[in-house]
Amino acid sequence: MEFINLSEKTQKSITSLQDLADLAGVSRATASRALNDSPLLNKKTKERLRKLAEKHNYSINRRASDFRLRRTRVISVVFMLDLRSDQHMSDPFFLDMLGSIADSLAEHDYDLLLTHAPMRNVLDLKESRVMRNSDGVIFIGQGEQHEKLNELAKGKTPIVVWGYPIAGKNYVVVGSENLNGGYQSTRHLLGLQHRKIAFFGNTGNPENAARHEGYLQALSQFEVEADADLKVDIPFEMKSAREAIIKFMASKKSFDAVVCASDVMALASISTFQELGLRVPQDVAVVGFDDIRLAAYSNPPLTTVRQNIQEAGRVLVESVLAMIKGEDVTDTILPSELIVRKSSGK
Amino acid sequence: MEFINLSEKTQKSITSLQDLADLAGVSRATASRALNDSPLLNKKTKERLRKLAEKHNYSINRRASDFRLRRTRVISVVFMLDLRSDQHMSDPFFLDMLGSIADSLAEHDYDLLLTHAPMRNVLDLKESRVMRNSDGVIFIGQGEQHEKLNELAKGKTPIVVWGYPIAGKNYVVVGSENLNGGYQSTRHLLGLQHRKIAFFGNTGNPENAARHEGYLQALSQFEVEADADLKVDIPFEMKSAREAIIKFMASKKSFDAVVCASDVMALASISTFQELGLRVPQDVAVVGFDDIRLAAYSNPPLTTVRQNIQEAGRVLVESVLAMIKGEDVTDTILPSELIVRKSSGK
DNA sequence: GAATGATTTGCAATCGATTGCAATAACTAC
DNA sequence: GTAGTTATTGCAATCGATTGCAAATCATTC
Repeated sequence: MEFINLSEKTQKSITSLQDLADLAGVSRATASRALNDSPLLNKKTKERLRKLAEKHNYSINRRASDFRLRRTRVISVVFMLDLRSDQHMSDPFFLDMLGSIADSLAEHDYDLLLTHAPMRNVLDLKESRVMRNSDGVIFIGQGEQHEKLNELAKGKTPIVVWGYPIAGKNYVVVGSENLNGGYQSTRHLLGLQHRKIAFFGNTGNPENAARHEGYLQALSQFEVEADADLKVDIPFEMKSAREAIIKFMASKKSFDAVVCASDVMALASISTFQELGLRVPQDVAVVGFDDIRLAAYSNPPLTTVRQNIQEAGRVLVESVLAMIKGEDVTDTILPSELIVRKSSGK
Repeated sequence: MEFINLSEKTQKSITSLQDLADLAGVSRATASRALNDSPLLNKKTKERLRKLAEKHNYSINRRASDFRLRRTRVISVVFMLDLRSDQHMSDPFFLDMLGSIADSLAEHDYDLLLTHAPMRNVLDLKESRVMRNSDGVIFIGQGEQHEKLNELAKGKTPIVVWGYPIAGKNYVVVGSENLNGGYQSTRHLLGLQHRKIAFFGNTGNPENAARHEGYLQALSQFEVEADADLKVDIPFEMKSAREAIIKFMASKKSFDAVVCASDVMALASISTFQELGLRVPQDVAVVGFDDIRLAAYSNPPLTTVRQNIQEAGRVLVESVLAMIKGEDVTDTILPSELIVRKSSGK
């Protein structure tokens, strides 16, 4: 009989706390406390159970535990895409951001639930999986839905938004120095003696609006009057962007430089300018925003404003997690930095 | 007393099946069957309970249900990044792929767990969250870890890989016509009278090896002898790619065209060539692979091989889900298409 | 009206953990 | 040795669903 018991023991794999407890001759409760490092438990017992668990390659079933504790250890990430222009998630900036968030979440042993369907109304999320099956939500961008985000943030699920801190908001914001970024890039162009500087971007979006504000401040500092015709609403999606740029060019409005709201937009602009026979930077200088990896390898290499994406992801994650713990969390504004390359230089 | 009951009724929100059952005056079991459309149940009862649930905005707690049924309704997506070259997930191709997979999974009501830490050894995943807490895994790329993937695929968790079907594999593969893609692009260059065509890419990776094979077939068809010196191992990451290209150029090996294993690599090549004073396509024609969105907007616009990413995501997802259901799943090879643009033309 | 069979519904165990409270064991001091 | 503490451990309820089996209801037929 003995050998049968033995073989059974070695064969049966440890799949639950009960198995482990049986094997160790203790109760399930004790096993649970051991693996959770409860201070109630005797150190020796703890150690013994831990070793046993390790030996049998057992670890607590995360889902059962989460279920019991009524938490999910999941954070949803929602990309707020621009609807009008059918903006696609393929903007490399988004992927870098996502990667950075994924890294930080993994460090904290949280899972990431990805949602990227463009939404006409974020309030539709209210009773959705996104809100119900995650402990917190990170929105990438505010789009033009600030009010609705504000409403959504009234719920119990913590919400952190990558974007611009609008007065009166009741969600937590993490963002770059958008205003300063717009200011720096414009100032840089002004320093190069450009005076007819256009702004490409949709200012319905608070981040872009701030960048535009920085652009205006720089102009005013150099006593250049802002020309409303040089503020052009360019969609995010490249094909539509190209069309919008061609339309703008058809207006024959004269300009010698462009501040773009994103690198992808800047690259689309450069490509379109070149197609139309303009040289960059000789005829038009261009600066972007984001410093996506490709920016350094475009032709010409793109002058742009670098956002600290690694840090952004870290702070976004730490902010939601802190909110989940019930802590008070304040907004964070990360520094942005002008990276000068050839697209704006000599 | 009555009004108290009433107010309690309206106040208490329905959060579990028990609540709903109590409210309807049936058992929890009946409520469960109603919402799961069990054929056992009377239609009227079903309808009544469904309406009640809807009215109170209640739906079954997914996590409790999954827990009971011992499933996760989560699919892990693992990006197999090239380690040597520190390839970064920011390749837009990956993001498009991820978006497409996310869409398909959402349609099937599955969650997506993202993992993108570069792994020296995928076998490390064996006992990890990735395998334990998901019903199936999608790998993007095989890297150079075919053997290990094969080993991993012996486990119970279904695995589908985006890549190239290697003989003797025991995982399911979904991929593009890599060989044909390499063939088409090389043939195109040959048709333009190029004869000294280089191949940029790391052929340790099966997909790239297939693209290279297509390149060789085209050369041989045109009776051009393949020159081993023109097969250059370029890393994925742009900065290292640039260095490798500069090193190759320093060898003074003469060439008039390049077939690249990816668009990002092609863009880095073009940028480096231009930096070194070569004109594209006049001095060197370049073709890429993937047709990322930016390819059409580079300078010059990039000739490339388009992969059907939407379809790829759909098939990857449907393949894992079918495997989870226990069905027999075969490999899928999706068509790829040469897109001719200026970087290879006149 | 009773017997038979077909429909519906309910009981209660179960998935794998956590934890308040009670019970026991181990010390301490007198 | 006993009473009073304190340190450990176990009991059993619980989280929110699902489902095999038994019980109850209904319809049908003689």
